[in-house]
Amino acid sequence: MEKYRGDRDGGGEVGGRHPRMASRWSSAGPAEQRHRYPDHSRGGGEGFAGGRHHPYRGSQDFPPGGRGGFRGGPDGFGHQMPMAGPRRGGGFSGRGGGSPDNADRSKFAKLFIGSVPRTATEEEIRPVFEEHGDVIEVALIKDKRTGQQQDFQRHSGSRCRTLTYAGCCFVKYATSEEADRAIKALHNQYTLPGGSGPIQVRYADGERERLGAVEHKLFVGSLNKQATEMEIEEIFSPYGHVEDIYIMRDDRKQSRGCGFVKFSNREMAAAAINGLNGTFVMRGCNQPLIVRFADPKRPRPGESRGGPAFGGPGFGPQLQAPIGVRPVPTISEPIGGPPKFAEPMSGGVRPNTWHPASRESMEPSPQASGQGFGSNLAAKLGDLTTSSVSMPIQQLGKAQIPQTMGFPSISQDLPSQQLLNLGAQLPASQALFPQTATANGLQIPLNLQQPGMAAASSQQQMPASTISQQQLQQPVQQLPSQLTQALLQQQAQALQLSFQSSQQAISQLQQQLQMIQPSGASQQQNSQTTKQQSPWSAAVSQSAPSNPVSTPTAVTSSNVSTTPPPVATQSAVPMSCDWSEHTSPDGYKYYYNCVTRESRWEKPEELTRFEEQKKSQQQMKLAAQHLQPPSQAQSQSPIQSTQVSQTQQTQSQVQLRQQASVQVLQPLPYQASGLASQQNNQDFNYAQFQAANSINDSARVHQAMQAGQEVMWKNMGPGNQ
DNA sequence: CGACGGGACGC
DNA sequence: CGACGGGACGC
Repeated sequence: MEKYRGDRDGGGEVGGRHPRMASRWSSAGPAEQRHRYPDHSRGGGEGFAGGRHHPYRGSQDFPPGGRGGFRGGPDGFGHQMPMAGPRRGGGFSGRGGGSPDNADRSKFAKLFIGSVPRTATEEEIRPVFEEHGDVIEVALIKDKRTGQQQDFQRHSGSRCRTLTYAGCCFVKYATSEEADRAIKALHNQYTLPGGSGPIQVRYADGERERLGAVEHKLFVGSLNKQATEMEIEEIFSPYGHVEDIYIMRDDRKQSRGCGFVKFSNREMAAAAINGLNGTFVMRGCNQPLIVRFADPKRPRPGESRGGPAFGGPGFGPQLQAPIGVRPVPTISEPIGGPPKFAEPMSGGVRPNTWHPASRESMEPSPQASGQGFGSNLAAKLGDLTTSSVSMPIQQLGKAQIPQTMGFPSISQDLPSQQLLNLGAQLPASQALFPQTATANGLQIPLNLQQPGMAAASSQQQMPASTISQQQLQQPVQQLPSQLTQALLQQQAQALQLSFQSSQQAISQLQQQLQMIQPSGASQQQNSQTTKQQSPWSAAVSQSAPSNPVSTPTAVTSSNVSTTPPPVATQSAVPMSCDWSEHTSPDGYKYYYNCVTRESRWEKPEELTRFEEQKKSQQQMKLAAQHLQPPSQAQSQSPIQSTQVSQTQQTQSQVQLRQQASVQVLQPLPYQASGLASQQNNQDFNYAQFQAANSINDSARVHQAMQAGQEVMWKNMGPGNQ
């Protein structure tokens, strides 16, 4: 939180780029048939990998494992883990490039440097790049033709055009954030001694793809085997721009129930883990999604340079055991791949090839953290709802987007028929959020409020309605930029009203606020709060009321006091856990904290508790499902929910809250569809909504959100390249 | 405008 | 409980 070196290179970047919208659904063909998304948006997101205000890290943080003949990357997973065990090979030291590779497969980011005079030495080059981050390695390459070290060779060409032939080299940074900084600071801006012009600094071939795979890709398990790419995207896109979805299928094209989701940056991916892992139950499933950072792809023979994060012939047991060695699990079969890949080998000791490395950054860049426009709402609701209601819930998360801010240029980039109603509410201009949000903001928030109010009056669980009312008035008097902020606050409040740990969602909304605000104009409580603590850590499993991070929009104590006692019990159950379980290349479990990026071998107590709680919730949920049959809910009459309402008092608290949540939230997607004229009978509206809404509205809203995100990224990207 | 060194798993 | 396709940064 303290030292952000980046001299404010951050928010400002006005990339005059045109938001090239994706409209990935516009291309013909059912989603099922497309295993690949047409929109790859190359160069769109990948360069923006995460925060740019990355605290400098001394070389002492250098991930272990990269020395002395280690092959396994310290961090093949894109995680950096605590140094577990003595450093070996001592050899990381000075001599710059010293570290014997293995880094090729990590999240280290390799840059290509062009216009390097052939006379340049590492001593000249390295310091330049160390100004911008941890330089893991500098590699001067040989002249291809002569095979000579690129040195003073004048290369007796017929015409000796100076002696400074343009050469090149590679510089490897510990993280892509640093690499991004270097690009920004040096590309075409620095001339090495003897150089005839400024150097070119860009990612080495294949690095972007490689890093993307390492950093932004999630493994998703417990998918409904019927699920389509589109369904999956709908679940994940509230957390950020989904670049790619891949469902793993058998040879008969049947889903294996797992797959991969690629975001355009790590923060989004982390947010999705936070919001979905262990909590979101897909329609038709009785088990929550598993969401983790993907293990690096299994290498294919011959792949080496730009290849996957680890693998290849490189993960033999070579490292000493980490400190917390635990007994070798009785693993006898390869895990997830060919023998060479997984076998633990030496029987008594944990394979050391790979091990957690030290955390790389205590704190993700707060700035880069606000991308989850949709908030975690979907996840939250999904957690408390049976599959029968998960659909509207998901839509809710998405429905927030257009309410939050009017996204520019949606109408021009999205299929017109998909914009129907939504489009009508959105300005077609190219203006950016703060401005456009104003126009919408004046209307939307009022609508937003009503459902909550109605629910509050009719349900016993809406004690904080008054506060909501008050604050909803404010925006009207505020400046445009503040208005946007206020809208977000309202959303946060709506969430708080209806939901136990809407904390997470609230903090995300706050992040959005911060991001939207011009850096100078952030005098609001929100930005301050957010600065003090990592937004992501705000999402850490905490019991709701006492967390200071959420206070700006949190209900007041008086409101809390009116909260029915049963709720308190519920709010003690965190909706997410920052820790998640992973498998090392050796096949051993380890645990990774997506907030602190810390990793451990031992299962954190926090996660254990979380899982236990989840488990019990799950049981309650299942019990509740008997009363509220899954599927077909969309076409059923409102009676269903009425029934539940009648019986809920005798049911578990989960169910109780579940019902309440649904009631509050139902109207939202409805309104997002532009049909918000009849909101008296919520149940009725809900039925209507469900009958008429179906997937189209969902997709519509969805795309609006994506469009907005797209714009956001364009505007905040590091602008490299 | 230049594009990959060094060392090297182990059935 | 399921672990990786397809196409290819941007000067």
